[in-house]
Amino acid sequence: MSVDRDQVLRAAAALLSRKSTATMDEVARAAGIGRATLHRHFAGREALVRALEERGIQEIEAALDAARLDDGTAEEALRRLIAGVEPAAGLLSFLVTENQLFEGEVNEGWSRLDARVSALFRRGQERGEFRFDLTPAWLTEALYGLVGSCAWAVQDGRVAGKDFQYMIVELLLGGARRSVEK
Amino acid sequence: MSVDRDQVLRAAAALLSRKSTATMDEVARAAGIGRATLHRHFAGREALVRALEERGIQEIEAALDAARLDDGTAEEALRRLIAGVEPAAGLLSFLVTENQLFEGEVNEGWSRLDARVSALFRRGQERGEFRFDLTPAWLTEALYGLVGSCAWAVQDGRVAGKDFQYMIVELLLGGARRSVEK
Amino acid sequence: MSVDRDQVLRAAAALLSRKSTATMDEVARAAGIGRATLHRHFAGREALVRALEERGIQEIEAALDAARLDDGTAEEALRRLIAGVEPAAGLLSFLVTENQLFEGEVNEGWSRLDARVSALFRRGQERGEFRFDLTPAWLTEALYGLVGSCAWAVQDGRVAGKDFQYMIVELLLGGARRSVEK
Amino acid sequence: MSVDRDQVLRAAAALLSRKSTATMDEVARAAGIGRATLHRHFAGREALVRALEERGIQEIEAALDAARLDDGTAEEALRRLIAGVEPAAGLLSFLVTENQLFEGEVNEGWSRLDARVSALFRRGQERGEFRFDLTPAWLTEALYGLVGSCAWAVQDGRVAGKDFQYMIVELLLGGARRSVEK
DNA sequence: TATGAATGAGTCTTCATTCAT
DNA sequence: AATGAATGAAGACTCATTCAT
Repeated sequence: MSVDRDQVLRAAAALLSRKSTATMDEVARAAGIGRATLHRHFAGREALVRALEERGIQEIEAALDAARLDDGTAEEALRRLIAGVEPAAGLLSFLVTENQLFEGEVNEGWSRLDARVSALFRRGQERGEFRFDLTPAWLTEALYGLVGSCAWAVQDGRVAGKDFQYMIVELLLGGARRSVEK
Repeated sequence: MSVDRDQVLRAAAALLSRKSTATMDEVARAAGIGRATLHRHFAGREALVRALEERGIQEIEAALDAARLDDGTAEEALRRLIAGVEPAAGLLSFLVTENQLFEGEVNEGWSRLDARVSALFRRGQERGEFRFDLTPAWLTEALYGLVGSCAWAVQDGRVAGKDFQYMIVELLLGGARRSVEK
Repeated sequence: MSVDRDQVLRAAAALLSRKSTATMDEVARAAGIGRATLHRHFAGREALVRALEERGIQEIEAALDAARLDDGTAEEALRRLIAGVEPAAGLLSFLVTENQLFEGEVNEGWSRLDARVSALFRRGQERGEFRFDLTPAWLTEALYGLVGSCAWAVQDGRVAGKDFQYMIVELLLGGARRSVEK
Repeated sequence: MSVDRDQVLRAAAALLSRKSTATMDEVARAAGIGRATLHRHFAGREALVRALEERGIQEIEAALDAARLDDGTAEEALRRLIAGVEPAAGLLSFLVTENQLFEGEVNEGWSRLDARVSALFRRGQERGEFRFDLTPAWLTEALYGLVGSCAWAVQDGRVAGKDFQYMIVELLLGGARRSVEK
């Protein structure tokens, strides 16, 4: 019976998002296959992580596509983006941490993502929606940080999961400072 | 020549903040001492991390004290807080990630920190400075996420270090959405 | 090629009986397998010793069964017992020494063995074969001591191996004092 | 304040008799001195054990002297011997086990002891007190085995300490087989 | 002389990876 | 193609021993 590579990746993503130190054995067991089979599909641990990265990036890119970042106001686009990214929050958090460890060069996919998200913020600036002093690059990093950190907080039950999107969107859009018009 | 425990902790913090997977050997070498000596000072890897945690918490608490969170507006206090926390940003990031791994109970020091930071946001709400829909607990987590993520981004040279404080403060205070009065 | 757990135990028993301080590496090499494989079969050094204990106890119990301790005179039974126990003398010696080190609770198998050997001595007393002033418990300990000590002496070539059984049996049965009727 | 070498040896003997795996640190602490001081007095662990051996042998030789092995019947001499050896039983047991580990040549003192004890048994044979088929060398080994094993059994509370001498003497002299004249 | 501090050598143990079926 | 078994490389940890005061 042929093992579904995608199914394995899903299981690995689910496990590693929760426990980033899980061993290859644990991943294999979680995927319902043997250790050696896992290695047949992914040349090694790093290869597995790279595959997860690839997959994660694709997933996020799909979310970017679905969010139609160029449509309507930047605010609306940002709301759609965060809503679409939420399901991948745990994986994203894992990958960002993991990337921090890799000494080698970084998957170029990230640059592509960064560019698109940055472009959204830039569009917002150009439209007069967003401030100019907070650079798009900064905001992009901030978005990653917020998504990752909050994913963990939700996982550990320190904050309610249902507020995940709302919180991040509102913080990014409106900040903690009460704006005058509200 | 007697090894200064604090000096070892400083070296360990510096190294682990940069490379969280550093070996005990590497930590020892970074501290300029032998492997065994490191073990004489800290019973094991976990003990070392716990000590770093203790130290990190104390450092941050000192920053909280120095920031006089109860003085003046909440905004001013938040600015002072973030300025004071900056030097510990890398360590904080490491510890948060590490904490994610610990299955056992969490150092109660974190609760104390959380409580004080949350109190600041709450004070801001009560003073009418901050919105009510973003809960203090959420904002505290967000603060951690922003500090940690941006520390990494600065470390990797993706964003300029000099903007660290400004960025976080402004995002938290004003958000990306341009407020009307600006 | 699948490693036979029992074969590993045999090799370990042979080695440790001779050199109780043998390394896990040495045990592995003696068994013709790699370090890690040894750990796959036995969770750790203590686990290995425990397994040897289990095996040793079983072996000795089998010897007790084969000796039919309840048949014939106690003397005959004791002769059969010692003959049957001889092959395990080295292992027994190792285990007794090792047990001396364990702080934790002792394998209950030993109590079972003690009980059966003691019962033999008691039966001898009841039959009028053995003196009453030497308690069965003492005699059991003495038996262990004699078997272990003599196993070492034989191993080191201080005494001739062929006399092993004879010596112990005669000492236990007749003692050093010449009895009148001889 | 000058450290009393003999006092250190006494403490080491007491500790190691009880826990043969005690570390040099533990020995030092038990002797009330620092680690380094212990090394100043004994070049290394082996040297310490050798010194204990020396001391133990001397102690036992003194017991042999005090027992006046050549006086009276061999039986009387044996009784005196065992009574005199009892205090050193634990140490003797430790040393015998330790000797089993040493690969190098054995302290010649043991040969001297063996010779004297063997001589006693031989004298008993020549006097017609002891059987001829149990060789003096065997009996000497047996004596060690009994003393050591029973010392442990007493230490662990498996047998009553007060019967120690009586048991060994009676077993060696009379054996478990009821002699006719009793 | 006595000592706490420092350390290298050695052991156990884990884990990613390869091999034989 | 899939797998359990086997394994070497690598890391944590201990302990006898040396060093500086």
